[in-house]
Amino acid sequence: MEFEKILNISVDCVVFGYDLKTKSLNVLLIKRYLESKNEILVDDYVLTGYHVYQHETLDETATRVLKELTGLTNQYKKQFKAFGSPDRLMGDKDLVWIKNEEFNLRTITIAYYFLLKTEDVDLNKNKYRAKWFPINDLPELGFDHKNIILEAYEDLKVKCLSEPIIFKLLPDKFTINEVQDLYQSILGIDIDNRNFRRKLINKKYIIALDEKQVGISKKPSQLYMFSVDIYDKMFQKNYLISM
Amino acid sequence: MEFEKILNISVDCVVFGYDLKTKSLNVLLIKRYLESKNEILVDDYVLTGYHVYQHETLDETATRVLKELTGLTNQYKKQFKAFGSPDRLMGDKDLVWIKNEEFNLRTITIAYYFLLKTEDVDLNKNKYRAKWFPINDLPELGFDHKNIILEAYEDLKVKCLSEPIIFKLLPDKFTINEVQDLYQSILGIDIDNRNFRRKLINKKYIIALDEKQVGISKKPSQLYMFSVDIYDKMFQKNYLISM
DNA sequence: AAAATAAGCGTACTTATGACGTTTATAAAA
DNA sequence: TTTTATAAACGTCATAAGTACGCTTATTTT
Repeated sequence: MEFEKILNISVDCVVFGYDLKTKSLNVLLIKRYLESKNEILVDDYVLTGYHVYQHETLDETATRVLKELTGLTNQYKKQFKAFGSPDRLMGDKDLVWIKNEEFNLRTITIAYYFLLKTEDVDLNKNKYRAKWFPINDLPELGFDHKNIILEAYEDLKVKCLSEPIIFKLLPDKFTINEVQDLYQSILGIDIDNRNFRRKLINKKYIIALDEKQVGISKKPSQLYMFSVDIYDKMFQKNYLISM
Repeated sequence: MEFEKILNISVDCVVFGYDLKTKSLNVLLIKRYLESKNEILVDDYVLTGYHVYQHETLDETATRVLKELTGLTNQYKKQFKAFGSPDRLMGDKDLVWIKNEEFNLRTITIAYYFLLKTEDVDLNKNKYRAKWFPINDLPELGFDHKNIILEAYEDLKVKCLSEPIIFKLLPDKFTINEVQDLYQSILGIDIDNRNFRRKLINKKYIIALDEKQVGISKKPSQLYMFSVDIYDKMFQKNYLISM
């Protein structure tokens, strides 16, 4: 009983990472591939996910699934929505795929998203043939996973406006412009650098380090860090009603 | 097959209503009662909920459950979290109760909350012995429903700050002070009436009617309405980063 | 030494918020 | 009819935050 799968309940994980060089918010996807008699039956991508075990909480399932794919633990995660349409696994390719899997056709999935630093993930010798894809240039996706990703993205857009989760996607030491670029990537907007810079620098939990960027042409920029401690201490709910 | 229940997946609904007179945010609960040989085995309250049917989406289940309890359709609803701890139905009374029900011990539930006008609900001759309870004075609750309610409440607190969902809880015609009282009830804070009033009246989607309150001692107050149309038209995402 | 470029500082203007004093309309009491 | 109590409604001032720009500076490459 201990490691028995619940066949109609799964967790799927949208893993977000940010590529500093291309300034692109990316999603980590795994390959779904099936061939038979030299014919390619399925060849696309899906989210990483798995059945919930009988003895697990949903959070534990999500943590396990992330670890299985990336080796990482203790990453920021959020359960954002459950998906359970009766037809969510009913695409032609999905039906072919499910034949080979121990999968109930009527499975509901609890979707999580993770925010982590791309640099922490090593995709070499990854057994799932995992790959990063820009959120704005996703490949063909199986099941209802395109929809799940887009809903995760919407949630992220909203959440990054009111909570400092953006720093989960950046290296520990970052420049102001990197933060700005990330906001711009996520929100798809342009931000005035001078105003943004002033705003960020004035936050007490954004701490200037005694370091500058190295190995950069042009003027090297000041490095900063985000202090969770200061943030948590000074944080008081502001009940600003702005509907 | 069409109306077959999925025995390990349910939807639970936190129904919020606001009592203008007592200025209390309330939750609608149903009685859970079981006796045997003149002994009361279970006597507490639970959320309304039911299994998901094989042919239904989760949203449809929630809609069905609300209709079954209140007769109402087309109410504001939000799926806010799935609950799936292995021990969530394992209280002593829960175990007694489940014996009498067609219920899987390892059931995960997709929780929704509804916002509706208390006045729309008629509890007389309600077959579930449903009753409103102030969010701050809940009765003994079965399963993990206390926790579910509190998480719904937290979500509501956050959401009402950034979206005009508060009007779902008020009559179509309301006074400024009624809106303020509702915010105060939900958030548990005091708001300066003069500032709040100014802020609300300046919103273009808050429309002063040619009516005043009637049947009131003291100065009768101006009635207003919320215009969804204007709100939707003028609404442009404001990407105000305020972490 | 000059040019190119991204980093970074400054200033004026507008809008929003917070704190609080004052006036007004009504029903009930005198 | 007048007074009184009370909630509704309006007004003002100071401060904070946001928006829109212009300008300077440090560094590498040419």
